Amino acid sequence: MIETDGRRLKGDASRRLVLDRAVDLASVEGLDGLSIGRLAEAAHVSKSGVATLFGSKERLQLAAIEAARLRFVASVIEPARGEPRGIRRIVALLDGWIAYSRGRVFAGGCFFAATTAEFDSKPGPVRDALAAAMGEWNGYIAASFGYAVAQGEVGADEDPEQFAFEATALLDAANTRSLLGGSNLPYVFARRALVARLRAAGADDALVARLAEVDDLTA
Amino acid sequence: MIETDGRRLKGDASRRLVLDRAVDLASVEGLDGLSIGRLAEAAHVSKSGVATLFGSKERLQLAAIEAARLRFVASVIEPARGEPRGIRRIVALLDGWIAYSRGRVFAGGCFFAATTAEFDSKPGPVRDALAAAMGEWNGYIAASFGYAVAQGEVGADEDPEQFAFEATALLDAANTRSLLGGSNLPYVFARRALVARLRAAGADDALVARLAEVDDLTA
DNA sequence: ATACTATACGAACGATCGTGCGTACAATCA
DNA sequence: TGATTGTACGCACGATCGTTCGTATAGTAT
Repeated sequence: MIETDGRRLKGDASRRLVLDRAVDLASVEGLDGLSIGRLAEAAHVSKSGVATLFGSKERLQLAAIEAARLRFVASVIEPARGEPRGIRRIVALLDGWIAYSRGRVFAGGCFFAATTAEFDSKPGPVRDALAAAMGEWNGYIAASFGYAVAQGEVGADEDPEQFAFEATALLDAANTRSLLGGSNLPYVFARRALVARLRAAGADDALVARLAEVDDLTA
Repeated sequence: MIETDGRRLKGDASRRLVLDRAVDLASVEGLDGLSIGRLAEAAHVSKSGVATLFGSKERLQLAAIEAARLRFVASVIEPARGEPRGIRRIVALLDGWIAYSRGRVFAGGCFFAATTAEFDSKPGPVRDALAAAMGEWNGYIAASFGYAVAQGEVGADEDPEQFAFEATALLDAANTRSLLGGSNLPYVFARRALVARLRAAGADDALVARLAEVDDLTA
């Protein structure tokens, strides 16, 4: 099911280009604050061109969420796939997420932290799409932790959903506090808490070593 | 320094009335999404009346932050003052915060969770005011935990700033996840994590009993 | 060759935004 | 009493919002 129509190929290329700017803009201004006019200016296309490519603002917002999801997967999920299932992959995911937030893969920090807080009280397709994306991420953490339980790398009484909640809570908090205060110290707090949490679960010290390496605060 | 000028008293009363609507609106729509026109309509005053009372939108936003701060203090901080410093007050604060978020003291969930995520990448007076308010809350948790350390209620090697980061991270996550998914389960996750964290710090089981009472999921 | 479709634009639409001006009224002050 | 101040309103301004229409162009399909 690959596209061969030259018109659609051109349109897809334009959409990708526009969305690349849109996700960065939305991570700062929000999905509502993202206006078609300013997006068009930033992407060097006409305002009506953006309207043609996406049809409506809501469709643009949904497309931006999908584009952000792809960027997130490429930045955090894919690299962690190199690690074997279980604790090792968990550590890679958590470490990768901190790098993703610290490195401002999106201009305004984590795209999903910014937009879920914006839409969590606004029912509709946009909120549903964000909830689905967050559920995917949370579920991936829980499933990975589930492997660690099954492989005996952590205590058998550990609840993967409980762990996923705690881990993502710490990561999200590090993201927001760092942005708000212009400091990298929150990432250190998050690392310490995650290391302690994994060790309390019974994880091997050597396996959480990557997380234990504290960030460089001067960078 | 109390006000006796009848004109200013009337103005203050009007401001309080408008701000009461403003903080609820902003907790849903955000401080930027909060428009003067719709706020005026919701508060049953004229648009230019709101403009007269606050001067500019930014001044309105700053006033809304202060009004939200007062509502938060009355809802979470003041009730906890009844408990003695240390673990007991910590438990009261955490329990009170969960009730504050669950009870939707602000229409759109925690006002500060919504607005800090909105402004964490937008430098200016509004972000500064939000950062100050969040710093106050975080600092109050840290200070309370510091008393617990000094009183020997938890391990002497515990870092109050580290604990405050973790506790607020769990609370904020419960707030956002509950709003996003329309479920109370996140509050249960947060309670479990907070109980485990306090016990790991060496807190007495009986003192964290209030937090250990799991929320009613059907409510 | 003809009809159709998808991109891309300029132009304009009605709606809403934040803000300023003029005015009216009541409270305070000289 | 007269001047000033703070609240409150109607009104209108310029700007920007999302959207629509008409048109031009290029690729596809019959």
